[in-house]
Amino acid sequence: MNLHAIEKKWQKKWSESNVFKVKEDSKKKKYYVLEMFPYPSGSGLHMGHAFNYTIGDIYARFKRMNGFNVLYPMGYDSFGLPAENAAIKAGIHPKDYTNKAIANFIKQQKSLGLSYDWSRMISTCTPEYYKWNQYFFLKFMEKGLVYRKEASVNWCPKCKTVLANEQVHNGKCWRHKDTEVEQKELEQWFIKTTEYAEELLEDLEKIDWPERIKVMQRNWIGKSEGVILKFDVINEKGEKIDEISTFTTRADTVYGITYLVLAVEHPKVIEWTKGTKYEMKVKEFIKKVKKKSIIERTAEGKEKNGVFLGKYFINPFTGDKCPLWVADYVLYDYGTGAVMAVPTHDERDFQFAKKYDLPMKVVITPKNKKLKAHEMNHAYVEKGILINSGKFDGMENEEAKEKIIELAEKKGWGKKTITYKLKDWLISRQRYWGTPIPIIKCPECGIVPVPYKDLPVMLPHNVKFGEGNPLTTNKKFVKTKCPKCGRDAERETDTMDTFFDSSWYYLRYADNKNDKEPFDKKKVKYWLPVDQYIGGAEHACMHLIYARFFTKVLRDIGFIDFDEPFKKLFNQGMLHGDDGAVMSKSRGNVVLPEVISKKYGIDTARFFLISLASPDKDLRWSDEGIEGSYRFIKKIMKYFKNVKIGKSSKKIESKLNKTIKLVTEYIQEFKYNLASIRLREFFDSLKEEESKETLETFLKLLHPFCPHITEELWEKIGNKPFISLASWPQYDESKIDEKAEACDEFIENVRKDIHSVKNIIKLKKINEIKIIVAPKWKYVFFEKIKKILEKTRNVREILKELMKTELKTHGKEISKIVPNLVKNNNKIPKIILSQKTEVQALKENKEMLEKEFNAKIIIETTEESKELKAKQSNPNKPSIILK
RNA sequence: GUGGGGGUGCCGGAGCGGUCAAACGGGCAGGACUUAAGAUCCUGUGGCUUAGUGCCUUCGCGAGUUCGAAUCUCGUCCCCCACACCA
Repeated sequence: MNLHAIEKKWQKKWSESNVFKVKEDSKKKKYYVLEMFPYPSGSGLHMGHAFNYTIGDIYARFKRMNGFNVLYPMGYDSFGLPAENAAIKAGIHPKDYTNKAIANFIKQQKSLGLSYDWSRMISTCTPEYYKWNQYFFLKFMEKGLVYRKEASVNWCPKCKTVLANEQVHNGKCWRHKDTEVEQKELEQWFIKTTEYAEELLEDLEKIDWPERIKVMQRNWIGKSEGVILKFDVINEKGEKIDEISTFTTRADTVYGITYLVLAVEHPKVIEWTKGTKYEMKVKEFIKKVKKKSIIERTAEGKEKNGVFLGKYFINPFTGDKCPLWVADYVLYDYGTGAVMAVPTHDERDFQFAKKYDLPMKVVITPKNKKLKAHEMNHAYVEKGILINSGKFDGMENEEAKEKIIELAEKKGWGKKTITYKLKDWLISRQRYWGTPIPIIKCPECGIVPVPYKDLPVMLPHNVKFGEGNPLTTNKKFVKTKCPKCGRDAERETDTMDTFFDSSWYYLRYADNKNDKEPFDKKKVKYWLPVDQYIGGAEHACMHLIYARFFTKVLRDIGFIDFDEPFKKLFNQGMLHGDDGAVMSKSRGNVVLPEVISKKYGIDTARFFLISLASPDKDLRWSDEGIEGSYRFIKKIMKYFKNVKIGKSSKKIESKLNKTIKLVTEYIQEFKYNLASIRLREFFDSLKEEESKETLETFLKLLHPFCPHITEELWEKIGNKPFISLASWPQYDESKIDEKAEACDEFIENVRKDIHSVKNIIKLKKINEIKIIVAPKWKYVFFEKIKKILEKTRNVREILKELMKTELKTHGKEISKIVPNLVKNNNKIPKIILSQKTEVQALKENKEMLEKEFNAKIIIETTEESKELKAKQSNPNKPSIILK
């Protein structure tokens, strides 16, 4: 039977027998393995996807065999722009496009042999799912976490919709790397993710995630502790006309403030200049700045521009009067949108001050040097001692910072504050293929939430694609009655960001068919949280933040009782094509699993993918490389065809137990590549006759990687299906016999030596092989060393110990060997066999060697070193003479 | 610029203080089998040597710690990835 047929056979059997279907079982420990669910793209999946899912499948199978009740589901993130765009292009309705794509995905995934519980499948574009998006939206609203606000928002001209901050990468749309995001003033729906900023940050400590993802999230949340300072704004005559606040983390530099800058978006900029001679210039400046793209405006190191506002403020610490400016380097949506400037101790302020010739005042200086403002080329940002700072002079700046904040708070000039870079989540989208936001706009009552009983708000099928938001083109959808007053009203036509869908899907798997509630709390309590999550790093600051946020909110409104959705996270590497670039349809370097499966079998492909490299690293597909795995699989098939079931040797038992130990550890730690090597090694040592147990264990160890052929062979050696449900082998430490393995290694060395001797003297045919095992005393010597080695591996100590022993009789030899030992200390073997053991091992393997070399073997032992032609210094090797 | 990860033989990639001239795979070379090819199996694959011992040079480059470094420390160069005027 060919490999392809075997795959089909077992995939069918698994499916028919519902092997991977699970339900809650309080007697069994659960384990939840989850891969980030895919967006079902029309182009189907390639080997890169196969690699992802294989990583999870191996883990799920491993845990299942280890007795866990394993939840391993699959679903589809099926709302989203690509479907809508593809639909527009090809003239198909997004729904049809998506459903077709999903059907194709399922077919492909099944043929990879993935052990999903398909009965739990979900698709986010179905009303059965998105109903609960709407439900949660309303719950969030009740909790006060949803609001509508006009704001400057990110707009992608290609997507024709607004985007959340997380979806803007380097000023460009996350879907269109070539499209600059524009800023538009629009009224939009937001979710208060910022309310959970602190917890999102703190709880990173609780979870077992790759450090780099945690770092990325920490940076994204961007906590900084500082103080908000309030300044009196005065006009040219010195009369107080207003106040302005700034945020700073460097309260220690307040005596060095020489001016203050506002962001161009700051409303005070217009307010203060209105009707003054500065108005024109300021307006012109704002216009010019707003024209620029985000990148142009915010890239670090860009030249800074600004305009004087004609107003001043008083620095309460010094009483100084300083000018107010507007500048393009100040971010409106961070802190207060205004910055106190200390040119001598902030590089940006320094550059700005130099350019516009603003005053500078040094307030911190290194201990051994006096800084002078006019001599500086850069701002001084290191630690130092305060000067020119009134009563704080001479204080270390870190200490001064605390004291100054105290003073500011006491005097009412400022307040200790924490700010975050994290912004609220903008969730409304002006596109069709998403969850309708369940809101009705009534001219009388205003914004009215759709009552729970009216959910779901169905996404209408008939809309016109093209200009603007397609939902507005369906009058039947838009026109409705106000649930409060019953008058004519209109529906919200914005849909939700699809990241809303993916923020809770992992909960729905626990109870995917529930139509009364989003999920049964008891079921979720049993299965959740996810024990092992698997996915790429690209979601570090998007999905992985939203999902964590969602979890915390659901906990607070009483749906769940845990804090973090994903206890452990594994980031797999990216699969690259033969050309070295990331495998993708657009690159044209994709390898299709079905093609490989036909030629080599999918087990071969799976084994190849995981043996290439550690799965957390990027790897490169190679058409040649897979041949090696193919050979291995074929060898296994052939071996099982011919193997005699009988008894296994002690040596094999030892190896087997060691292999169990190692492979188990390797899989546990996602070191699949090392597991594959160990399996190969072990397989190579199998003999023509082995015990059933040995063979079974080997198949079990191989099963997570190659599920199909192992099922087949499992059956072939007389077992009932399914190996998928068999229990993982346990190793017996006492059966691991290092000595037996050392013997094996010894024989292997002898074999290699015979080969090299044969090569060197270029003997084609050998009649006789004489193996002379070294003199006895050396073994005595090594026995001693061995004893010492048990105590220490430190060479110096070994030597010390050796001096104490009574090896005087062999003083000469020792004097030769010991320096050698010291020089090549790496040559100290871990296990030293005795002469007797070696001879015994040789005798046992005599027949095998004779057969291989087709020669007679003579084994000799000797007490005399002379006979060995003197030079030999490594007594751990026998001498070999060929005839 | 900041943070994270890397640089290993012809190639992919293990190893992360001693059994390291470096796992495992690929490639290449030689041999066995075969009429031949393929498949399969065996051997070799840094250099010099050579009755197997041994010696030299190698894990980006330079220095150091150690009896001993691919592995630890410092410096340096290069590559990748993320963040990017966050006050």
